[in-house]
Amino acid sequence: MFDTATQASPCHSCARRKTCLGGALVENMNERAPTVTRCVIDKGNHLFRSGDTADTLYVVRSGATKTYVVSAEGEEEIRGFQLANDVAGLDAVCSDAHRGNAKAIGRTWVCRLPAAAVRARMGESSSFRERVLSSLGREFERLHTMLHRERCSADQRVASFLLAQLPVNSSGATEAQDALELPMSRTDLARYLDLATETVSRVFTRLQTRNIVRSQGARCEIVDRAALRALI
Amino acid sequence: MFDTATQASPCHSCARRKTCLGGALVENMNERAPTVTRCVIDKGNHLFRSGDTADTLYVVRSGATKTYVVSAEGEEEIRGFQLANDVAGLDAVCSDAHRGNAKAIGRTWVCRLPAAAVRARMGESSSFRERVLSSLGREFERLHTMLHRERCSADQRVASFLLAQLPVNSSGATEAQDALELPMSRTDLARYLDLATETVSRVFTRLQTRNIVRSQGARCEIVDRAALRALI
DNA sequence: CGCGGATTTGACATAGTTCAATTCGAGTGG
DNA sequence: CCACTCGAATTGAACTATGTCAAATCCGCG
Repeated sequence: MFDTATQASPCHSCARRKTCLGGALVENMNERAPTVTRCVIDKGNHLFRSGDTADTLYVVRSGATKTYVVSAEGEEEIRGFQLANDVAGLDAVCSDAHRGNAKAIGRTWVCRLPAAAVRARMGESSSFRERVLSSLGREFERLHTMLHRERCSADQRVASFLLAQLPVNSSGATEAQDALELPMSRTDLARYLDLATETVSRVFTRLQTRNIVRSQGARCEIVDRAALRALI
Repeated sequence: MFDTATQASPCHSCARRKTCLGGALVENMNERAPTVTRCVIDKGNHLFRSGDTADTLYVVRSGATKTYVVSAEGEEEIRGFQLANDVAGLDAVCSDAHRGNAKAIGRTWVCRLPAAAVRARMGESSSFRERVLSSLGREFERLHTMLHRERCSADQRVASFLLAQLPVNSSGATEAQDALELPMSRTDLARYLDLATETVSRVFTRLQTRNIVRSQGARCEIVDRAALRALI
């Protein structure tokens, strides 16, 4: 009783359709819904490369991706990580070609949304238009946060990053201990924060010594959230 | 024969209506065109402040503005300069409240566009929608450029900034000498590039010594564009 | 002409990089 | 189950670009 020929998109029967951009895209469009497809990207494979026609948006279902550009010196400058429910290549809504590369950090399931359908739907549904604009707004906010972060000390950059990984909690006062699974390598984290890997490493040991975090490989436990906030 | 009661907006009779966002907004909307107003902002006065309801976009006609946030230490972190034809507060399209402050650097003429009208028009006219999306795309591009710039040396940051100020010339090969009028103070430039004022000053003298630029106060002449590009 | 802020120059301090060496840890094969 | 391997992560030591502080100079404006 699901996904017949009359329902091209897996979004209609997806558990996340209420919160996902794909769900918003196909809402009230049963018959003429655009074709959303799911696929798996193996570790290290690209979703898109710089210069590719920006015809597709990728919503991460599970796993993680990174977007990056390659600098003149051949170094990867990481511009963002996309975890579950994040969108890779959101700039496809705003331009014809992708301005960077997107690569799977581990084995990653994504949903592919046609950018043209997203743009067209913005003209039809004001609620969908607001939805996309607010996603763009959050992306602006993220870039501004990055800009601010790169004007801080190494400790502050890592602290700010860790806090940004924490699930949002507006009341904030809880200070509960919290475990994080960081999907990216220290090297990638360093390339994201614009620090040397060695520096990131030193910051983590420093934070561990001061009993602010307990870090072991990908697993990172925030012991003292308040102290982390106080660093910034 | 201009600006009667039936033409609320000065855009209809504006010489720049073909290229300005305001012109695009009122196009084919003679009777029910949204109310665009012009006004002058004196040096140092704010267009909007962080937290203000994002109900207005400002197109700069003449003069210049800066957008900035105030850091925890009370320092101005400058996020962008808006010169003629640039938009200050473009994020008003994407969110309810402004995420930063905007202030006139000198006496500045601006046109105020109602953000609600811009959002609404995006639903009515696909060409206007594409126009706004491409403006948002250029803003993304600018932020990515800033992000890259802040990962460079002081010399490279200044070089990259100066090249970005140069009028775009896709053929690029001309290497013609070019004069720039920088509307912002060295201090503001330093706050934009995330450098100490002293460092910016030293970079300018260094570039002058190497006969790459001739700088005198606000006036800055690019003598050797190729050398500037080679720095990056 | 003289004032006050902006800019430039100089001397020194330091956070973070770089290079080099060591340790860790996830796979792999015996 | 343990030894082995290779890349990733950590630690250490020395270097450097840029910041900071202080002083001198410039410049626009009354």
